[in-house]
Amino acid sequence: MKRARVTLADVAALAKVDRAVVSRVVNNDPALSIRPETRERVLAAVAQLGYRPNAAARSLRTARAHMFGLFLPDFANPVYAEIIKGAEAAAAGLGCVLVTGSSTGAGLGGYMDLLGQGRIDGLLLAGAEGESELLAQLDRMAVPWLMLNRRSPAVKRYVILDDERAARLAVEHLVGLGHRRIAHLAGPEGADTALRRSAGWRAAMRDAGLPEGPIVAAGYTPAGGAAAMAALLAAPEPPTAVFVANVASAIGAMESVREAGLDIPRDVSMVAVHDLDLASYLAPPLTTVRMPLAELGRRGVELLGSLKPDDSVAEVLDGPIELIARRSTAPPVSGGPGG
Amino acid sequence: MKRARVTLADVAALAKVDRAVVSRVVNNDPALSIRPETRERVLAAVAQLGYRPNAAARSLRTARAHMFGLFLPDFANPVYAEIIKGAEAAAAGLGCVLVTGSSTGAGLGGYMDLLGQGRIDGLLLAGAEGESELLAQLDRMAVPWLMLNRRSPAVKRYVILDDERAARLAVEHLVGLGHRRIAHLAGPEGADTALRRSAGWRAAMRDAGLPEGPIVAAGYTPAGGAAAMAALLAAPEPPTAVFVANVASAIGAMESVREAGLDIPRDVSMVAVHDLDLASYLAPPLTTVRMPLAELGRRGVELLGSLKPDDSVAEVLDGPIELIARRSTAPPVSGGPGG
DNA sequence: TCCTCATGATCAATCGGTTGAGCCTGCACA
DNA sequence: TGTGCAGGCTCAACCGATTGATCATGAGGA
Repeated sequence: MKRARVTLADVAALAKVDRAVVSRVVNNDPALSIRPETRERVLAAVAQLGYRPNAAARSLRTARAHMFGLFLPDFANPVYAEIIKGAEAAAAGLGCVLVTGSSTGAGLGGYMDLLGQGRIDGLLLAGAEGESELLAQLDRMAVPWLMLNRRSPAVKRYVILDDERAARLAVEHLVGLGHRRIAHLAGPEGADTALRRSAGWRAAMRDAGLPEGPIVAAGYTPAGGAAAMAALLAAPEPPTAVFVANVASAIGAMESVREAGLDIPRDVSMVAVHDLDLASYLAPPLTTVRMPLAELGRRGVELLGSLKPDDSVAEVLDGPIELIARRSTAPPVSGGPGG
Repeated sequence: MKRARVTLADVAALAKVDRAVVSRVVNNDPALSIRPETRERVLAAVAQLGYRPNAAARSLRTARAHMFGLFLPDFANPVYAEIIKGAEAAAAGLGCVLVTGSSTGAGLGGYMDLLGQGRIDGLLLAGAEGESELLAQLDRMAVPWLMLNRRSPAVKRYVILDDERAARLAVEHLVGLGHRRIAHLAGPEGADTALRRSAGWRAAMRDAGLPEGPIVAAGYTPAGGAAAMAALLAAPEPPTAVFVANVASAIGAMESVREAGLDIPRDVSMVAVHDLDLASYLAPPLTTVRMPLAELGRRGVELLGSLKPDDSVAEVLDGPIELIARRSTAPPVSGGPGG
């Protein structure tokens, strides 16, 4: 399928017009009017030759790459898949492509250098870690960027989900079922999302007039969840329900419950944040809080495309957050677990 | 962090040399020698101004984008996360960036058009579906491409994993444990990987002198796996072991086993292809076959970078394939399930 | 008949690097 | 003293599209 490179000049020659005309037709340039029959001739030539503009030349001239980037720490995490979906759709709506890359591994630093100047119109960063090095890199690039679902004193542009509201929803569900001893398996200490979810749990407990139950840092990993849950179950008066900061640690926590010879939800109810497909395949299917992740990606791209160079943004995404009740939550059996 | 655009000319002016010299220093051009002290001066100027070459200009002139693309159908599938990892590393080794995008959704077609000419040096396609439309698009692009782990009559360049060997390994493990009635939950009918895995199962059964057990198409989804497994268990003489084409359908299959009141591995042993993290968190942890997925991504980029325009490639990746034994497989209880 | 003006098309500079060709300079050799 | 040659730089064309400035044409008005 060898196909010679077709340029503007080829199209212009075939249509017997100047290259400028072709360019204006192709871009629907409103500044200059083109006679309809000329336009037809040009479009016919474009179609006949299969002309497609050279992106590099266009970018060079216009200083716009028509490309946004989204960097994330871990492609294996399905949370990001949702975000990517929304961001891609939004980019396509702006006539741009979204490219994703991982912000870890061989070093985001070198990777960003490769991106060079003029290759990307804006960068979305999701769940970034290794902040100082990362931010230094970003400053060296003349590229606008934005953090997704992460605040930080050093960051002036971010969009976050309402993790606090999500946490309240989870806790209110448990309270509604009759639970009073509701523990919390928190995310990594210091992680922004983790802090917000913990704050929501605390607020909801207070609002319900319940004593703040035990809170244990579990990280965002199965191993962390397993250890934290084991610790909770070993306490003299274990909780009848747990609000877990994410699904990964909930998986570990479920394992600990099983290993203790207890049953979910009979002995312990469990809710976690983010309604991943995975949640419905666990045993038992896990009750979760669904967050507007795709919306987060969409909004991120939208902002990147419209912000002025020095604008700052601090937005809490106002999307639907809902509790997806599955079989991991049920009213407490009086007497609690261990009985 | 406003920072004026720095160009070659700025660096040249500061270092008091021609732009050509700067270019040659920056690119380590071997064709022309530069005096060491001149080189020093240039590098100092580059550092002082924070110069970084404009990617668009360079691409325009050299007709190389230093960028490879990897398109995949589903970011939520952890199989691809591994492939991405390998591909990114290989690209970095070639001084290129890897960008990924999804091949489904709003339409790969429009998306590829956006990529335009000259933005990508080569494309890797993983698990592509919607073949005819896709291939038509690709033909319209003057971009070399390669399929990962998928053969097709219409495709002249691909690298595949040795799925057949993986399947044999799985079956041999079950045979080694003493199983004789080994069923197979196959992938989607017509899918290339599914066919190869089924072929491997068949060959291994034959080699072991066993009658070919029942085979049911289960797709690559939990729902498909659940349905297929339920069907198998309803048979008069159910299998004591199942080789499942992938982890997703194994998850569904496990659920069906549970719902039938049976136990894994006591009543049914189960092995699936691809050693995802997830596998070790299932209940019970799932025995899997680990395939060199990162290697596949790595090799794909490597080939893209080195192939001549009309070369074709049909390569079976020769990487390590190993069985990861977990708790979902055990010797059969004599008498089989249902007893 | 001449001038004005809108319309529709062309000209040519420009974006920022890359690279083959050509130009100095000084040294070696006859 | 003249020639040859190589090392080290500079010149300038070029990649392909965009876009402000300019030009040609014909219609409408005085």
